Amino acid sequence: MPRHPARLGECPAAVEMSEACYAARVRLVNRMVTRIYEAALRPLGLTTAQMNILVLTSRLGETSAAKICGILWLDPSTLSRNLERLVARGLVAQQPGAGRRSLLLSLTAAGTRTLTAALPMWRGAQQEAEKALGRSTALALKAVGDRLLSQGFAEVNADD
Amino acid sequence: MPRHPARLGECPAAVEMSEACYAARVRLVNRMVTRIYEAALRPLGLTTAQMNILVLTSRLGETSAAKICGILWLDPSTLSRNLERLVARGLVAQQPGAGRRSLLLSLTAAGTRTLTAALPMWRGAQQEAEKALGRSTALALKAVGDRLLSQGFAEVNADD
DNA sequence: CGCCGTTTCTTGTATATACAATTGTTGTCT
DNA sequence: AGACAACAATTGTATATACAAGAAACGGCG
Repeated sequence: MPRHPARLGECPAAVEMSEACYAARVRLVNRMVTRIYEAALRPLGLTTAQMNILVLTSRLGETSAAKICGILWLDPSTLSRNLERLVARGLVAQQPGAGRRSLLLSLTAAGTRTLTAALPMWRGAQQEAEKALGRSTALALKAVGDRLLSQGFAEVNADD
Repeated sequence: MPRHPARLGECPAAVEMSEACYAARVRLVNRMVTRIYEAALRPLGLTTAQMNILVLTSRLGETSAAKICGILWLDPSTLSRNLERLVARGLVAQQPGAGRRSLLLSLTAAGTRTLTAALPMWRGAQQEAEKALGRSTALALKAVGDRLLSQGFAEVNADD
């Protein structure tokens, strides 16, 4: 698509879209990168999305679903279902918090063990992804992600 | 996550992962960007994935599912189901090709009309995404995507 | 005290995605 | 021609994702 001459009679909208669309590109990169991590983590029966949730749960200590959603830009309904699986496997504990309105989430010992076991696989995937992206673009990508993550963090911690 | 001090007793794997993981970041950016386009296209009943397929179908002229998969790094089963919807809506035509092994795909007149109608919405989303990403990171992202797209193109056209 | 808006989470529904396995087609080799 | 490898597409199953709508609980405020 990048810089391909238009065929005769081709839809002009398609030409413009194909040459510039950010969505197409992010989604493409996402599929490519996600596949690397999924393949690396498969032996553990862990998916990339699940790993990310475990990691954040560890980083935040006792936390709530809403905070994780705020930081990861995840819809609450999505997280709800992902947590369901992690709780069922005993990797995350869900305890009724102060008020029963929000449940407190925390990484269990088994969750910690799983993350620790995942580390070498993750490192391999990380290297492979960096190679596929090229180091400089990988860093650019990391920078965008970091900015959005910080933004989520700030919003979530606004009222503590 | 970026550069947050480790809590006491926190899982060290989580600290390392949270500070560097490309997958977490690409996926986050993907969710953020995709939402912008989905919201913009919703009035047309078109999703981002569907738009991308229509665009590529137009660019390629008569083509096959395998080629689209090769270029977009899409699993054939995924494309199969997405095409199902587009064919049902009459936006893409599926004709038996030379041999019946591969079906020929092409954009219908209705497909062209839909893409044309989508153009202004797409432009709005494009602008919004660029603003959210920042111009320089948006360009970096575009560069990664373009490289992967070209790679897919080369593979698909290797044997013509 | 009781009503109401807000927040938090869950359910219903639909799409996107991929892996594994299957079906059908083509081409080749003997 | 018949067997078989290679390829194309579909189907079965599972997860990820989001929007819309609902349920539950909290926090005021009159």
